[in-house]
Amino acid sequence: MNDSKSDKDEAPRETANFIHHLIDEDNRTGRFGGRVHTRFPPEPNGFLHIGHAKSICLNFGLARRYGGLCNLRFDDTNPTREESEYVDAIREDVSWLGFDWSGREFFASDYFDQLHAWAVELIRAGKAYVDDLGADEIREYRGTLTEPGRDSPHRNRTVEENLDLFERMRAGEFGDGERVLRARIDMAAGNLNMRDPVLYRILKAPHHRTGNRWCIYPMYDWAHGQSDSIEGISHSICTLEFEDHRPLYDWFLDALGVHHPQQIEFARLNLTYTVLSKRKLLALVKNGHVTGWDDPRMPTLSGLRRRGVPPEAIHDFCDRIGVARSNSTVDIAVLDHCVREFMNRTAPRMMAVLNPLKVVIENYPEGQVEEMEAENNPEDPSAGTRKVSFGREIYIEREDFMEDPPKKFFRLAPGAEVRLKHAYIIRCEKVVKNEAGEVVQLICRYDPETKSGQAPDGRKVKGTLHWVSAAHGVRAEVRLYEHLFTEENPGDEKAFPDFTTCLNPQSRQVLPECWVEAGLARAKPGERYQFLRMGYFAADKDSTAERPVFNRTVTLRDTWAKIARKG
RNA sequence: UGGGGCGUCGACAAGCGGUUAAGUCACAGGAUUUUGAUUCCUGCAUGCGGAGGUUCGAAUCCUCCCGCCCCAGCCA
Repeated sequence: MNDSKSDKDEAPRETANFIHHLIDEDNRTGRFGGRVHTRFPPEPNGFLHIGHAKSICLNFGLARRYGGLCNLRFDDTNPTREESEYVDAIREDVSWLGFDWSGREFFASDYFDQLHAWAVELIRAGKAYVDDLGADEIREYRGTLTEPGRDSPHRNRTVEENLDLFERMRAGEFGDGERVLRARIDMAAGNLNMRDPVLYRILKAPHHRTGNRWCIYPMYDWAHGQSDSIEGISHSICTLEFEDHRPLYDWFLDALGVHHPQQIEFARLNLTYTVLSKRKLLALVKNGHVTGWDDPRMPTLSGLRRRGVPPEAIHDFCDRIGVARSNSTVDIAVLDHCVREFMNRTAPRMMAVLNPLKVVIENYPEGQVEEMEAENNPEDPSAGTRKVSFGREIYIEREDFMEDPPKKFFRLAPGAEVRLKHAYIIRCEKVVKNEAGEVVQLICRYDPETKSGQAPDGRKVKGTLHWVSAAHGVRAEVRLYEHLFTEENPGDEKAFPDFTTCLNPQSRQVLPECWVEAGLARAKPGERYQFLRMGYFAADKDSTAERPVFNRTVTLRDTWAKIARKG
C-alpha cells in the first residue's frame, strides 16, 4: 500500500473498486515490482466522448493513485479508417481533462517493425501460417458459436513456404485480401478468438504515419497486447467485450516470451438520454441531426466543453459512478449534479433576461442611474462585487409575471410586490397590453426606502427577481439545450431499431432577443457564469462583443417548476 | 446442444462468513435564504435474481434454476 501520498488533489471520495483490490494484491506480492503503469489506447478514428473520459480518468487516476505512469497510445493499425486530425483532437481532449502524459505518447504504428519481426518468429516456430482463403471462406471455415471450425487447407504449409509467402505479402506481390497471416491455434476452440485469428491483412493504403512503407497491417488483436508489452504496461485496463480476447493476448505473449501485462476488464459507461457509440455519434453528425462533433448537445468531450461543462465536473462524475463489471446505465442527472456543484462554487453570478418583458418604474426619476453593488458569488466572498446600472426602465423575465397567479406564486402580479435583486422593492400598478391582449409592458412603482432590499416597516417580500436595465443592458443570443433524446435509452436497438426516431425536437432552442447585463459583453468564449435564477451558462465560440452568445450548460434546480407542474 | 461475463434500493455502487446491508444521484418532507438556487436536517432495501443446502451465524460458501450482456470483421 503506497497510495497515501499520491492523491492529494483528488479527494478520495471514491471507495476502492475491484481494480484497486487487484492492484493492491499485485503490489503485495510484488508481481510487477510494485510498479503501476497504465495507458489510454484510443483509435484515432473519431472524437472522444464521456465514456472515454471514464477510461481516461480510470487509467490516469490509477497511475496517480499508485504513483505510477500512464501513457497515451494511439492504436492506429487500420490506415483505412484513421486520420491524424483525430490524433490532434484526442490530445486536446485528454489535456483538457487535465491529464499529462509527459511525452509518453506512442502509436501502435511505432511498433510495426517489431510486430513484423515477431510474426516471423511465430512462423518459424510453426505457430503462424499464410492462408490463401478469402474472407468468406475463412468465415465459413471458422464454424459457428456451437459448431467447431475446420482447418484451412493451407494450415500445414512448411515454415519455408510460410516465410516466403509472408515476405511476398509484405513486398506487395498480392492484392488486398488475397492472403492473410494467421495464428495456428485451435479451430475447435469454444472461444472463437482462438480459431486461428488473422494477424496480418493486405491493405494497400497509405498510413497517416508510416505512409507507403507497409502494405500489410497488423490486426488490433495482434498489435494491442504486444504494444502494451513493449511499453512495459503492468495493468492493461479495457472494457468487458475484450475479456474473450484475453486468452488470445496471453497466448501471443507466452509464445513470444515477452513481458506480460495483466489485462483487467471493466464495464463501459452508458448514460441516459444519449448514445455513446461511435457509429451512432457519427450518424448524428453525418446526417445533420447536430451541428458537428462539438455540438453542445453531443456527449463528446468537445461538445461538453463547448456547452460549458467543466473538466472538474467530469472528474467528479467519474469518481461518483465507480468502476465495476456489471453493465449499467448511469442517470444523466448525476452529471448535471456534478456540473452544478462545481459551477455553484466557481461561476460568477450575472443577470440575464432570456424572455424580456419591459417594466417602467413610473415614480423613478427620468434619466437617473444608480450603480448597484452586486456580489459576484455568494459562495465565494473572494470573488468580490461589481456595479450594476439601474434605471427607470428595466427588463424582467416574462415568466416572472402572471396576471392571474395561483396562490403559491410569489413573483410579480397586479398589485403585488417583489424585490429586484440588488435593488428596490417594486409594486406592479398597471398592465399594458396590445390589441391582441398580450402583456407588453408593466407599469410599476418603487419604494425608495428599500434600496437595501429590506422594507424599513418590516413587511415581507417573498419574491426576488433578476432584471437588466433597458438603457445599459446588452442584447445577446442564448441557446437553450435539453436532452438530445426523448427516451431514456435511445441506444436500445430492440426497443428502437432506428435511434433517430427518439431525437428530441426541442433539444435546442435559440433565443435571439435576450438582454444581459453590460459586463457580459466582455465574456470570452468558454467563460462560465451563473445567470441568476436561470442556470449555468458559458460563452460560445460564436460570441463577440457586439453580439454575445451563451450556451446553457445546465439549469438550476427548480422546485417551483415542480410545484407548478403538479398544479 | 459452444465459450466468456453479470445479477445488492428508481439509478449508480460499497460489502469478500458475525455490520442496524456504506455512500452518491433521484425522490419526498422540513429549516434557513435578497437566486423558489445554495446550505442544513429527516425519510427512503427485516432485504441482496429464485429455490434448496452447509454453518451457531450466509448478500458473502455449495448445488440447481431463472434473467440479462458479449463473441462467428481480413474493425477496434
